[in-house]
Amino acid sequence: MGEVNIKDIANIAGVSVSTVSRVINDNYPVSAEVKKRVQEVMKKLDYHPNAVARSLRMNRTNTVALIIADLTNNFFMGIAKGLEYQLSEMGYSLVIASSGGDVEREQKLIDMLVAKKVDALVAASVDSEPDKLKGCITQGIPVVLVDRLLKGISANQISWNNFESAYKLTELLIKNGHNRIGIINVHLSNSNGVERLDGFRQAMEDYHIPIRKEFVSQANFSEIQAYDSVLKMMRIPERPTALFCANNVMVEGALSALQDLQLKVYEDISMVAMGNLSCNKYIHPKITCAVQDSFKMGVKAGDILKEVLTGKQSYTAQIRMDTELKEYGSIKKI
Amino acid sequence: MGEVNIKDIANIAGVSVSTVSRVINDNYPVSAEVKKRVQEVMKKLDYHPNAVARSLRMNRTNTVALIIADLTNNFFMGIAKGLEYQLSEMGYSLVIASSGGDVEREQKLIDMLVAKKVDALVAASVDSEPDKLKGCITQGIPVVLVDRLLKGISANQISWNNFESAYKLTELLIKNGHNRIGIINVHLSNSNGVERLDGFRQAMEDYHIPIRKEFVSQANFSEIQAYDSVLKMMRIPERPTALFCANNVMVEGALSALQDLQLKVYEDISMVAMGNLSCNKYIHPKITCAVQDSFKMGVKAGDILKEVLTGKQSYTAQIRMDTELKEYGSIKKI
DNA sequence: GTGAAAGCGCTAACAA
DNA sequence: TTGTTAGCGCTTTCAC
Repeated sequence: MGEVNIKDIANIAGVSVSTVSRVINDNYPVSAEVKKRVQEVMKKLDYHPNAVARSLRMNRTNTVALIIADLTNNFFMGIAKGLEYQLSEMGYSLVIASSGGDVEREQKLIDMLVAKKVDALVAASVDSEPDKLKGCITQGIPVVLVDRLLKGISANQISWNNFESAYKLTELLIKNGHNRIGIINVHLSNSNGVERLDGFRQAMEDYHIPIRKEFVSQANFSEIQAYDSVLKMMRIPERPTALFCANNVMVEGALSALQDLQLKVYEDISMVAMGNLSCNKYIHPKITCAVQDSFKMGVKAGDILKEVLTGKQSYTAQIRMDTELKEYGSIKKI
Repeated sequence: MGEVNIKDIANIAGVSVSTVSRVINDNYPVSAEVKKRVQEVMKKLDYHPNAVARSLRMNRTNTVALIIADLTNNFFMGIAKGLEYQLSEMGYSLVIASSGGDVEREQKLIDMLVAKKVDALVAASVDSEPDKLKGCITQGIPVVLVDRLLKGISANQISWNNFESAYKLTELLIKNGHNRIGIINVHLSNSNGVERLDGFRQAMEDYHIPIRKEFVSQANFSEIQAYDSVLKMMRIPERPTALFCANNVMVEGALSALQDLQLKVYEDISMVAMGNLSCNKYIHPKITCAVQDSFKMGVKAGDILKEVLTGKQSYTAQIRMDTELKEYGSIKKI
């Protein structure tokens, strides 16, 4: 049975439990002879310390939780992979909890994770209010926010250079002669939505191009809503000659819509996007985009956790990650 | 602080800890009046039971672990999503551990998870030996194997109808006049590889078509190896007129290779595949394939866990999941 | 270097 | 219905 515990080892090795504990943790002097004897007994009985008991005693679980909206979204899983890469190095394990984009469910998950005493929380929160996560910090659980920002919370935050990226992409379209540009944006309850729209707006303003209201959509995060937005927008007389998609999901929806409308990227409509587009592996022309390396973001979150969990952190990090502009043939000069 | 515990609640409410425990768990009679008082105190102090302490005491963590090779592979994340869907309903949470395809790392992860006392293990193991997981079962931790089978272990296993699927796909090619068919297979240490090759072989045999050794490749699971295999295979004089790719990753590699060779699917080479191909969203023609619904597999694993974790299971499930044959225009009649 | 013992927060006999 | 109490398996002071 796996029911062998520290007491059994102590009895059989003829020492006290504290000595066994010292051998396990190697944190206090133990004579070489005793150490060897204990280790042999542990091996023979295939003993493995009970991490739950240890956690209770030490008030530390060596576990970090990641909260995301969707397990099957590769953008999030990039973050997860980068984070796990770091955590496993630190001897921590990662719990991934997904909310399906539901705020209430996210809050329930956070409660559960707090009850389970995770040592830290990394969250790409779908909540627009910071209250729940603020509660975590109050309870002494460090929080790292990734991808999306939250106002009014003193947590480590890692986000993207949204304004600059959106500005550059829009500018690229403008410089190629476009002035009827549509934006397929994510919801404005999300900081990315706000900042990307701002970048878009600023570029338009700087080049003295008026923005038509019908050309600004706030699809939610769903592909289907992006699809509908594009369908609607492309049926407007004097429709856009170019589209700016605010993230990878928006691109998926847009591509479906364009296909149904029998419109070809480049020939019939120019396109730029933010995000790491998996479609670019297959389509021609590829979509010009500002690539977000979500793996790197996960790694960065891990860096912060390293400091936080070892108690070395004396500040609250506010990090903006750069995107990489990749120019392909999706913009027609007009 | 979040340091409030059951004793504090008991003191303030003027009852014993056991009464508080009874209120929390609602498993023993408590007078309505006392119950209300206790609940009010809990709410006021924002008390949340410590799940670690409870786990230690109850020898149950309400946590299930999923072991996979890669977080960014949507096939695995489909399983994860289906499983999480079920577990959250049961009040369990899911820990996802990824090995990166490294057997040694997988074993380390299992040790860690066992130490953390997860209540059950779901694994798409990359190990070809069942020993480690057998050890888990011996220690009383139920194991559900998904996707891949393991011989010599008495665990619940859920896999695919590999033989039949591979047979049908191959037959489809044959019936369209192909007899020079190449197979881009996964490694034979994996049960899927063996069974899919068997199905392929049987079909060829039944139609009296000899199999050329150079047309049978064992790329590992990596896209790059699939790429190399296809490159090599297509340079053989009298090269294959059709390819059978054993999974989605093999398809990715194959498509890259064909593109570099300037060969077009259908026109220059016919193609079939097993797996849920994300590329089919973008390419024309889509690849005819036997779709594996990994979400459903995760749900099924959850079904089994429901029985196992409530102690209702009296057998060891051996399940083969059907694939869905989707015919598209990737096969040329010759 | 080593051992005895307290206690992490909770549940579940057992007693009342 | 309610309270008392003995642990779950471990770490860590404090003695020796």
